[in-house]
Amino acid sequence: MPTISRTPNLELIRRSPFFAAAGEAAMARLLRPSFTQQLPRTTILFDQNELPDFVHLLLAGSIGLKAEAEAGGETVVEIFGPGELLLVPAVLLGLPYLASGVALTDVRVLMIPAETFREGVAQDPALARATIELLSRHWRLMVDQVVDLKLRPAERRVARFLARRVPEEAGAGTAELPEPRAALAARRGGTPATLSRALAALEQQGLIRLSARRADVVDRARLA
Amino acid sequence: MPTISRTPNLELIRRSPFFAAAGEAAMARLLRPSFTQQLPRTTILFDQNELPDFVHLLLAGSIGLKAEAEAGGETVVEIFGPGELLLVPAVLLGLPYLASGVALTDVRVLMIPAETFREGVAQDPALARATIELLSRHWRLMVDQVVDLKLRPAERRVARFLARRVPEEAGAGTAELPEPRAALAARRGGTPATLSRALAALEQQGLIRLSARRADVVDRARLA
DNA sequence: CAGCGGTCTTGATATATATCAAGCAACAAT
DNA sequence: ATTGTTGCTTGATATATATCAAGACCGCTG
Repeated sequence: MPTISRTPNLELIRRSPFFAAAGEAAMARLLRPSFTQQLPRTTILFDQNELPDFVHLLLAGSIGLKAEAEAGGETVVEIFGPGELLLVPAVLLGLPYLASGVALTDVRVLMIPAETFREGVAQDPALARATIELLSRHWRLMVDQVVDLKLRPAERRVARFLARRVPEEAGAGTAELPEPRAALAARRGGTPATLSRALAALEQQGLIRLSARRADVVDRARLA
Repeated sequence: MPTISRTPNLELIRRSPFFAAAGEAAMARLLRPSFTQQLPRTTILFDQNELPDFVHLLLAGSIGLKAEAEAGGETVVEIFGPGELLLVPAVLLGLPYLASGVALTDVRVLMIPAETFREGVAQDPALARATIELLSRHWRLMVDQVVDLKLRPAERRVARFLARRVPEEAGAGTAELPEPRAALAARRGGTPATLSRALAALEQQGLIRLSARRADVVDRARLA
């Protein structure tokens, strides 16, 4: 069922933030033992509490980090889009994953063996530098989320999310929303019901126009 | 008023997670242009939205990352204790701080010039490796916090916090609480009122014994 | 195209925690 | 030791959002 290919999508990989920073030689080093997979939505790429075998470079689609707590609840800690590498901290610290990686859409991923990645980072300064940049960026995204959760009401959180999802730097644009509403809501610290209400409120205010899997944004700056 | 000393506390520094990982030579490299400061509680070490001049190694006391949102609220994103290095992501990415660093108690910090740190990390593999470990660890702490905020009720959050604050691995122990209650509460995503209530509830259940600046924990495992 | 199953939306109600206010406790200054 | 200030605690009330339930919508399959 999953499609396995040894012909990686070179341009996509080259343009990912990680490999753009690491450079061609470092990229070639990691690609040699790696392979690409096409996986359907809901696939679990890695399990919370398990030890990592691979680092995954997301080439297309969305992956959610789903975490469970001991009392049985489940949430989405982060949603990664194309070009993102995950989950570097668990691989490099040799610790279990803190969350499962779940495909929120059909996804294409490059699977880099964990040991290859660890050796590469330890031996190649370009890979070390790219890893430091990636980890720094990801930490700052988490900080931003914590501030969001603690200080902003649900509607403001949703508005900011849409602003960031619009590819255009300014003015009107379109935020594609291919992920399940439940995942989008959980990432924002809420429920699907609250997400629906927030989206409806923003539409009522004339800031967006909603359809099933997208939101047309009238002016990005007014949502930020 | 602040005490500046060029005689660093070598053993404290050596035993910090970062320098324990980086080793003696790397440590010597960073220490050469650095200096130590003793600062009173409420001192602002660095400002949200400013660019970094230093990396701070906390030698004693607590520092809170305080963030403000545009609508005027303020919260505490993280509290760092002795041995922690901050704020590496802003320094290495050359970006403004996402939060201010505020002394929650009197603190002693080692100030490492940002440029020295950047050069060190770029040129010394031991420093790069230590940085990667630190960033990975800090990211996982943020993930843990997001899960806490999203899945656990306030009392559970406080209980887990106390369990982690107890230095003893198991059994009875004491959690010192020198920081202002408002900061402790904000880090946990709540208000001082809710923190008080949670602490009182845990005491009522016989899990802790409270005094002004400490909580005696009966059995750490029952709080975790 | 029709039917089915899963997801999403919406109205009503419940709830965990914030807010408000006042008193108490701790700390600093004299 | 006393006084004043700041921080903390506690009771009452308010509120943002969760929960529950039912209908609408969307996507997939035959």
